[in-house]
Amino acid sequence: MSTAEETAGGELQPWAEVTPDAARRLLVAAVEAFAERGYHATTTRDIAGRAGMSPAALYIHYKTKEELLHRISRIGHEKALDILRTAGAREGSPTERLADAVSSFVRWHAGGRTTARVVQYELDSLGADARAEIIGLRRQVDAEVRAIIEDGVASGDFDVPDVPGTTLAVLSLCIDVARWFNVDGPRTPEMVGALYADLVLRMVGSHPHA
Amino acid sequence: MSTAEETAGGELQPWAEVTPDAARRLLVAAVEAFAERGYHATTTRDIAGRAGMSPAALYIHYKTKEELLHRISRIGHEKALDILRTAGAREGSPTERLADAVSSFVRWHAGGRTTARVVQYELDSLGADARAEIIGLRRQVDAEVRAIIEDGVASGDFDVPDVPGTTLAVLSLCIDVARWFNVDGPRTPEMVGALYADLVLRMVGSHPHA
DNA sequence: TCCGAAACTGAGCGAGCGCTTAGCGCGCCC
DNA sequence: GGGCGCGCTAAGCGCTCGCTCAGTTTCGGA
Repeated sequence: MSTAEETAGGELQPWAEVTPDAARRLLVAAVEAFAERGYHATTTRDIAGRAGMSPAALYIHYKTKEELLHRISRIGHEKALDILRTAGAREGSPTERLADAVSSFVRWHAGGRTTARVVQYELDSLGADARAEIIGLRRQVDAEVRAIIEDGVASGDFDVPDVPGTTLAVLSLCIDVARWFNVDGPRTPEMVGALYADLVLRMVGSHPHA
Repeated sequence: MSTAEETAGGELQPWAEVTPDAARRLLVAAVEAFAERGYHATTTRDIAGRAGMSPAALYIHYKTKEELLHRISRIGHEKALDILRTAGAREGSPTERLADAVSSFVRWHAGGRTTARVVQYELDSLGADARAEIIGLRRQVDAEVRAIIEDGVASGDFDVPDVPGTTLAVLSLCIDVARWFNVDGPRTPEMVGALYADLVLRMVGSHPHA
């Protein structure tokens, strides 16, 4: 866990690694703007304005607007991958590990909906090279979840006819939380995480023999 | 079912209701462009060019670029709602009706991925009035799925602790197909529909007493 | 045969875009 | 305390955007 600061919106700030301060403020402003309006509908003037700077200041810290998106996307994917790796590597049965992975992955998508939206839905706005790099990270995300499901099938805890398809569905379900989750809605990230962990265990036919 | 024509991309054409011919060609071109690049990154020159017309021709048939998106979104949502209503109203057990609803809804999202992408992911690009109208249609979509699940719970066929949450998750799972489905990938829309129907029946704990 | 409405084009307007450049102010080190 | 460089701003360049409009083509009906 990083040192948890909060924005006015109440979201966690995993951007402590971005320095100097002005570069981080610009990046946080860009995350908010991209999440609200989308990458293409966001102007560099808007980003700079949110960060309390002039439009030209952006180009001291970032070569282009796309570089901002690339940085956000890479850091976000690394964080998501880190969450899944932590859950996948812990002690416990496949059932416990899968429930942990899903609930923490969902909590990240719901609680950090602003970031998650940009990370999950603006992939196509990246150029070819940057997109290829991010797709590599996504493959690692997929592999992490598939490994847990395969463990469960091997141990007999899970009943899954189509492992790749079910892996895809589980990830898809979690990722789409970023699209519909509403901070002002009736559900907390923790509630959604618990609900989704239960639903996913049903999907894999979990019946732990303990 | 509409009279099924196909584009070069192999997708069904549910746009027969759009007349005259030039207006339909522009709308189909807009669907393709919006799906590829997103609404904000698509130019009116690109849409007109794909339809084989000059940029000015667009404004004879549509007042603004946004009106194009609005028309696409409304027609698409009505089609999606129609699919779910048909499945929900048919004869059969809740299990059969839910499986039918999910598999046909998923087939629509996978087979008509181009349209579904625009319909599901460009809602925020609409103005306030148009968005409110579309949100109304989405509520009807949600109600349709929830009704089937509630039937299953009432009859004892399903075991669902959180009906609204599970409804949300089922719809979310289906909708996200439009994001990841790849026409050149290993799965046909029919395969995904069958896989997802099975996964959803597991999610609701289906155990039909027949 | 001619007319008028409808469909469409070529040219271009005002606005806003991403990004650049010249120069200013201020903290830091000698 | 003086100079230097980093971080920043004001101004604006070249371009493309959504959209408009005057004019051309097309074609059914009188």
